[in-house]
Amino acid sequence: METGREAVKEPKTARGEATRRALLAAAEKVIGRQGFNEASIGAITREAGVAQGTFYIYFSSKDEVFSELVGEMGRMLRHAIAEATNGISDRLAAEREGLRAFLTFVAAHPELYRVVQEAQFVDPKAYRAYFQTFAEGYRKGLAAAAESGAITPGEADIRAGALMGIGRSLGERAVVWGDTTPIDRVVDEVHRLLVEGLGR
Amino acid sequence: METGREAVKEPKTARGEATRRALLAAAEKVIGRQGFNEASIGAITREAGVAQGTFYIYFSSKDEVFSELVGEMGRMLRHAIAEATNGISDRLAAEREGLRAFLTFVAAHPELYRVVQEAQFVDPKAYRAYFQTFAEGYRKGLAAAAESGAITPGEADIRAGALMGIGRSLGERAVVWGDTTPIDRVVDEVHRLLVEGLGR
Amino acid sequence: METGREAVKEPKTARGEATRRALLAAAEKVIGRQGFNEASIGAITREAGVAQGTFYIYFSSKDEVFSELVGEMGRMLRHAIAEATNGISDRLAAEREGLRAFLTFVAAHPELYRVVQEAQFVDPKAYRAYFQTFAEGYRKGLAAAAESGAITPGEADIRAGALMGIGRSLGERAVVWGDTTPIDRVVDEVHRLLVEGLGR
Amino acid sequence: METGREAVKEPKTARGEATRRALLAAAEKVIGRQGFNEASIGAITREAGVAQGTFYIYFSSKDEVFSELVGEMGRMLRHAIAEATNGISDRLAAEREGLRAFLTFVAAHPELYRVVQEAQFVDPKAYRAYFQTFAEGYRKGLAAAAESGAITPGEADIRAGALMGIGRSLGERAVVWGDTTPIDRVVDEVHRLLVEGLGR
DNA sequence: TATGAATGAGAATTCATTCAT
DNA sequence: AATGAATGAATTCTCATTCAT
Repeated sequence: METGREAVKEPKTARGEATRRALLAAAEKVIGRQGFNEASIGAITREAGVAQGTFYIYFSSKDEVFSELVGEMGRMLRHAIAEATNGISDRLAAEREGLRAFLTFVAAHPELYRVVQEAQFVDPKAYRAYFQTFAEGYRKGLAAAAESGAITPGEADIRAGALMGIGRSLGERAVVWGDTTPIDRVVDEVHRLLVEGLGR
Repeated sequence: METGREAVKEPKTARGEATRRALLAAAEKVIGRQGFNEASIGAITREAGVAQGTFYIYFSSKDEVFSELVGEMGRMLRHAIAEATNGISDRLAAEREGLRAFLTFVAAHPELYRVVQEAQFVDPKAYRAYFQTFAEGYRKGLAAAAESGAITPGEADIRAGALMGIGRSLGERAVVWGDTTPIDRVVDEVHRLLVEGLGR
Repeated sequence: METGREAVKEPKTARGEATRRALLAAAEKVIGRQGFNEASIGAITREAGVAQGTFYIYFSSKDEVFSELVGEMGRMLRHAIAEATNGISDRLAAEREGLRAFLTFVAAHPELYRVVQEAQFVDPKAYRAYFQTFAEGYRKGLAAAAESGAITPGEADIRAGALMGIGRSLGERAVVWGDTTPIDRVVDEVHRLLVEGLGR
Repeated sequence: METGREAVKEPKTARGEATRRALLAAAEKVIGRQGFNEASIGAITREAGVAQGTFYIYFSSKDEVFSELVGEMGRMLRHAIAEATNGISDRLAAEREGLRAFLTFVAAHPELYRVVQEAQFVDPKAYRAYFQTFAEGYRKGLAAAAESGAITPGEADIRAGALMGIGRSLGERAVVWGDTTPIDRVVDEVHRLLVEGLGR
């Protein structure tokens, strides 16, 4: 996809700024609803209430809005999780609160979530960036925790992959399959699994 | 996508049978490599060595091959896992061997794996079928195990979601990110996590 | 369209003869129902219960069956009308009976009728042949009648055109628009018009 | 054909207006010449001097231009006839002038005429609308005339069908068969037929 | 005679992108 | 900054026709 670097076109006036934001919001909604390939620029500009040509004043291609959306989702999500886990020294408790924040966030932004999932296929580069930023954060936290004896020793990167998978899968249950189990119950169950495992 | 029901066109001769198989194999390869949207019918028939029109003798649309591919993947995968876990009465050991079989399978069929992942966006109906068949199997196994005291009690469907997420995420690491950690090491680490958790 | 002359392929066995007839009947039905362009060879052979390739054993092209159908319709229709008017010496009575025969025929063979109408666009040559054969017959009859004083004098070819138009239009009312006025009433009304006109 | 209702796309500038008109004119010419099925969108846009895609800015499908053409023809024709018969109180004279106007119009717009004829097969709905509007007008006029004693009593709808058939058939003679009999002669002959009939 | 698989040229339609106003 | 008309490449799908068996 080439997350090209032809400088995102920055608006210079307040009006331009507003138009750009409207376009981004419209893209999130439309792409989240119909998927990247089915979402046409026409549908996005219609949703935003501007003419087709206007789109290209602010984004140099369809791919570009998409990348931007993925990036934004990453930033917002990291922010939400950081906020939620900030100052929690108990690693497993932090893990629990991180999961809660994650599920809460995706429930609030289902479109954005869908967009990111699709990025895997549409813009692997953006997806990789998104994903690895998270994975690395996890890995470090787990490695440090193991080091300090807060959790049992083990391979941090595999564990990180496993934990992220749990989050993603449970997010999907809610957003894609429409599962309505209360977040807290889900979080508690997973927490128990992480703390004690399933064994007798 | 509408998994339409205009009856899959069954070949009536050995030659036709062979062509159909060639087409299916070509579709798997091409779609797995380029993704559904980038994969054109032309590319598929070229790969299969037949004319474009031939495609429509055996499949009524691009969507249809896709569905069929997803269904096939599901069947093969279920078969592989069943084979691997057959006769293992220890639930956690079965879990471990199931994961091993899963990862081994996706490593051997990366294209098929990619296809299924994309199904989420291209053919939600087929994906749902694929996914829920698995989820239900997991859920039952876990519920029975909890019932019998083989594992600790807990909500089986949440646990099922979590376990599937672990598998998927680790499969992705291997297939998509090119991670080369030996499967056995991955499996062992996850097994430990499942048995004892991370807590001290 | 080229009403080509590459020798209609004549069947040599009774079985072949039967197949050919089945194909012709199927073509009449299918083309009459869907129109020439929408009617595919596949639909015709399916209706006839034979394989696609079989079609080309008896007809060298899609156009050819069509021409043949038009020719057949012409022959049958002429026959029906001749039969009905045979031996009627009163020209206007003959006209009346001819119209009755025509309307009766098209009511009985709506598909064939539709086929002929479409021939205008699909196979102008065949249509011209069909049409002019009729027009010429009409013209002659009317000219002779005027000559002999059976009807008022006037331009026979224009009158022929007018009379054919009346027939066609009323046929259309019945076949295309589904009008159910009894044929006899229609015929009587037209007869009165032809005999006395509308004037006071 | 489904005279779909996705709102004809109205141009918003003079340039767009001009393009739309050019497209419509080109469609009339090309479809009139080659018939609906042989006329490709490519041929129409080539004739209009625009790119293929431009067509779909103004019409949502090939069918749609066709419908529009048929509707236009109807309006123009009704206008011409109304103009010609306006203020003529003698019904049979009005009939005569209406026929003259009709034949004059079709001689001047042979393509449009051909288009309407084909509508029967391509867009039955549009054709029905076109046809019934005319038939109804005729019927009413004839019924009123019979009522008032201006013409002999008789079934107005059958007569309407007959008169329309006469017009159509004679129009066809001119446009399709290239007959060159002067319109006035044709009109006079038909008028005589209508007034006095053919009987002695 | 019959079959049905295979062909490949076309056709309609979509849509990201450009550009003159 | 905004508009909306125009472009044209690309893509899916259809179907008459051919041919090996």
